[in-house]
Amino acid sequence: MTKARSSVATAKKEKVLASAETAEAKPIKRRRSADATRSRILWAAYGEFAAKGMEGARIDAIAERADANKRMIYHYFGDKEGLYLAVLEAAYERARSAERKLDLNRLDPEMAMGRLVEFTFDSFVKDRSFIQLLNTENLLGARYLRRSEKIPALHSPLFTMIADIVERGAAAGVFRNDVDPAQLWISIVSLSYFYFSNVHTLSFVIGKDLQAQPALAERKAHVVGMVLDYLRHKQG
Amino acid sequence: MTKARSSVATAKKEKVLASAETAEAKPIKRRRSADATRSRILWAAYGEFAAKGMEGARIDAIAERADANKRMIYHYFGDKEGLYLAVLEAAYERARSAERKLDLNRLDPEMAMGRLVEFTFDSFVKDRSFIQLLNTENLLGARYLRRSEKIPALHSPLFTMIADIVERGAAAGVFRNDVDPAQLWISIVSLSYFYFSNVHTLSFVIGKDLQAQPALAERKAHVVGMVLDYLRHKQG
DNA sequence: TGCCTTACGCACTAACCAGTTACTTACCTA
DNA sequence: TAGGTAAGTAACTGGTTAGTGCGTAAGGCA
Repeated sequence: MTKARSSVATAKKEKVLASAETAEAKPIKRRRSADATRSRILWAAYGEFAAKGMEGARIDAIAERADANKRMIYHYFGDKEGLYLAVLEAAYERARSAERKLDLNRLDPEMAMGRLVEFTFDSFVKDRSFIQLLNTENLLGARYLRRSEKIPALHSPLFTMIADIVERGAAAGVFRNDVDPAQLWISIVSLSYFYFSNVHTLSFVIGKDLQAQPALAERKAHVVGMVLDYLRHKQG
Repeated sequence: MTKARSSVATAKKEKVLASAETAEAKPIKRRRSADATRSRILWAAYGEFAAKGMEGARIDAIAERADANKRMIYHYFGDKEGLYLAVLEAAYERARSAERKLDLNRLDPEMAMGRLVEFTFDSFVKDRSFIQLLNTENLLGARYLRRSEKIPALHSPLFTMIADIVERGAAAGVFRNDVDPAQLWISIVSLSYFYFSNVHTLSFVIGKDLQAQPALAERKAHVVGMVLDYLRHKQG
């Protein structure tokens, strides 16, 4: 039945001659490229897992998105779980790598904290998939995160930066001196993360498109203001 | 192969005789109770959908949890989507109903806001499933929420309460007067919601069990403090 | 030029699962 | 008490999907 294509493929390769013909099917020939194929699969899977969740994601859909054969997924990643874990690791690595590029040492504490909060907000604007993937992983009780050997139980780079900025600010007398950096880190991420992770239900309940540009700018200003006001508060 | 059981069933029913024997299965008799069965299915589905997500949830698992026959699910809710929608509506209704019971009018603005923030935090402690269900629904782009006729696009009761408290506080001179109630509502929910929706990954990254009692108390105090400090801030 | 490893592809299967068919049994009312 | 209706059950089905068996061809190396 579906032998037409394979018989074409079997009929030797006159690539030099046939290169202009393109036959009926698209892929007469493909260069072999392990890294490229692996990478295409990985990012296709990132999109699929983020959009549909672990159970909702379809291996066939990933293969199609990646323009790769399904068999290759099993070749490179073993099974669905292996692929999911690789995606999770790659996503974490990418997010942390972006955080590491932040250089706030030369800014005064208030400016530095403002930049850090804005960076956090903007990173979610740029890549909404990471949030969806984290939600999926939390639904699974961080099962795969725990299983990972590539994602050590280390703090986010932001964590250290926050502790540093808060300390500098307290020393300079512009920030309060009773701040727990861990709580503050969670709060800074919260204020942006929740807005994006729940955009759809929030937009519906509030009756306004929270993904539109004016709403985004409004939210970002509010978040930065709230964090800075909290820090500037003087004790006693 | 699996014909053994069906041949037993085919072999007529000597129910009258066998009534005392209890055969091999447990439920020889059950009282008929439409509402009770419907309700058992609904809350079993609530747990299953929250724990596994829309795609991950299994109809057979829900039937088993509810101690009901699978056919009953289709009898009462039509199909999986109908069941999911009913669960979503019930969950929203329950959450809002709890919010409505809050009576903060007699408290001064600071006390009232403190209570409201604590209430929000505690409601997530009491029922973690609601958060998981909201995450699932957001992954689906609020598709079912929009489809619902029972959940109108009304604000949460908390929204009105927040606006009221902020206004009272500003009038009394204890709160700043430039607060956007919508942004504040999102922020108050954020600060608690994110902590719980991401407990597993956060606990792993921070290296501490955030579900344990001391961590919960610490977080609650931080959130209340942050909101109140923000509100107490006086304008230039 | 021949050989061997590895990237790649097709077509299949076994399991799973939402939904259904065909039936029995409890309860209410005329 | 007859009989109709709705609650309840068991066994099946058709479509879907993760995972595989087996074969082909590309490219490096001798």
